[in-house]
Amino acid sequence: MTRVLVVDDEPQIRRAMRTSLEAHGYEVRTVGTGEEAVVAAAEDDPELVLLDLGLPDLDGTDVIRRVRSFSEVPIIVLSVRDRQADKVAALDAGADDYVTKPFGVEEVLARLRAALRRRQSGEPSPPVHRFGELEVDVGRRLVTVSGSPVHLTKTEYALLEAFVTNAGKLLTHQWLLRKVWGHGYAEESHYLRVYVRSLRRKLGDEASAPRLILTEPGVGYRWIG
Amino acid sequence: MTRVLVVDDEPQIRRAMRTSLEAHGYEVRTVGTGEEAVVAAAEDDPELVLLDLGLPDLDGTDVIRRVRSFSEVPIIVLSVRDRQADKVAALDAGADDYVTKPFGVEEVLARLRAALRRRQSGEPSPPVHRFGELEVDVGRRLVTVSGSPVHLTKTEYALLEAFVTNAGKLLTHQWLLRKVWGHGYAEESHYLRVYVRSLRRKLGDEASAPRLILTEPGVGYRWIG
DNA sequence: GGTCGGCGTGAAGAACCCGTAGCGAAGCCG
DNA sequence: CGGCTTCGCTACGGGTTCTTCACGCCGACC
Repeated sequence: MTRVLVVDDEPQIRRAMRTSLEAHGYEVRTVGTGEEAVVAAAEDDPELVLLDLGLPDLDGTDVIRRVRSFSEVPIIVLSVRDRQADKVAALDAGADDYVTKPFGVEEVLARLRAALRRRQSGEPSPPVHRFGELEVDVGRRLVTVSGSPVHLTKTEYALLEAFVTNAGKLLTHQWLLRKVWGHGYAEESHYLRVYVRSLRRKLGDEASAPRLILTEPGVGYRWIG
Repeated sequence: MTRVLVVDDEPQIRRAMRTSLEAHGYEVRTVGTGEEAVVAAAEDDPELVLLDLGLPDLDGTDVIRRVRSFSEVPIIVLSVRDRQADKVAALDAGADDYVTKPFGVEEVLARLRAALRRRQSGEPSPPVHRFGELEVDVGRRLVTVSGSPVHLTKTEYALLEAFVTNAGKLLTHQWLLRKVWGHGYAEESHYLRVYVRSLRRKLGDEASAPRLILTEPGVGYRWIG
């Protein structure tokens, strides 16, 4: 469950926020002062902060800065102030968004979803293919065998990537040639022989007893992880 | 240099945007239709998109969805529509922020900074990178070898920073050239040769037995800490 | 058993790319 | 204005990769 910290000095608004957010499946903690907000952000480690700027004890930008000193949690600022200078100050202090009152609940929920979506999409796990001692990191374009990097040329790597991203499938000569060399090379299947050979050598595979690249005579090749 | 894609159907606004953004050091590309926007986002790979919703050809949320199908680039929506339903639709389609016209330039710039900051803080890389005797302090723009500072020119430093903040990854010629020289230099890979040479000399690396910058022939370079 | 096509293998020339030195131009300082 | 630094750009030698060829092997088919 997603934890949201709501900071507002008016109990009435805190209650309204809590009701709306909980109705949409969020777990809510509310506090009424800036000091409490900093403490709650630290010990609760919420996944999002909704911060009202009209706090009695601390200036809003100070709250943002102090939270930012230890956390990257998304902060959405709610405020009655519509002056441009206020928005710039809050955003540059580290806020992620600035919504001016009066606002609709739906808008705040949408901005909240946008902020949370950004956060989690920040780290899409890079596809690393693993086959025994062989690792192919497509994101870094890095290939290792038993932990030590293997140097592949441009063409060798393109061919390997075509294989590992289509593991198990039968890849015809035509298809591979087009994928690696481009259109107009569909007939040059001897290129494949040369580069499959090169890959097998560098990756420690042998044609007579293949563990990685299987020859399908007359048709193509198949990657058997 | 940070590349921003501005999408607006009114030439006057496009010009104004370009002027403001370029004055703040951004590299700007402008387009006038939704179709162009999707194409430009794909081939230009900008670091941020400013999208006006009143486009003649496509619905704004469609533009957002189509860009989102291949890219996570931050999208800030500008619109005359202040209705809550419009904001919710745009944000849920994948927009990162929604600003209602009329808006101030300073506010847009602040929201732009906030979006870019979020972007890069996704990977909390330590401010000081260490590789044996080499230290690169990205925050202070300071480089030392064995404790003594090394003087790097602007271009040399930009290149080094691109390397150390992407250690391990294979960086293509195109990517490096765009990052350091800006876009429009994607073909000038001889610049890279010259500046990689310069870096290697100042950092005590040699091309024949590289400990820092590895050449990947025909593709690019790789920082191997 | 012989022939033939497809595949694996090694090697060599061609094409391409990189490292390196250096020159003129532009910008920056006093 | 004059020296210095930095940048853009070119040229050339050397190294790597790509392409191409030749040969041996194996299975299929006649």
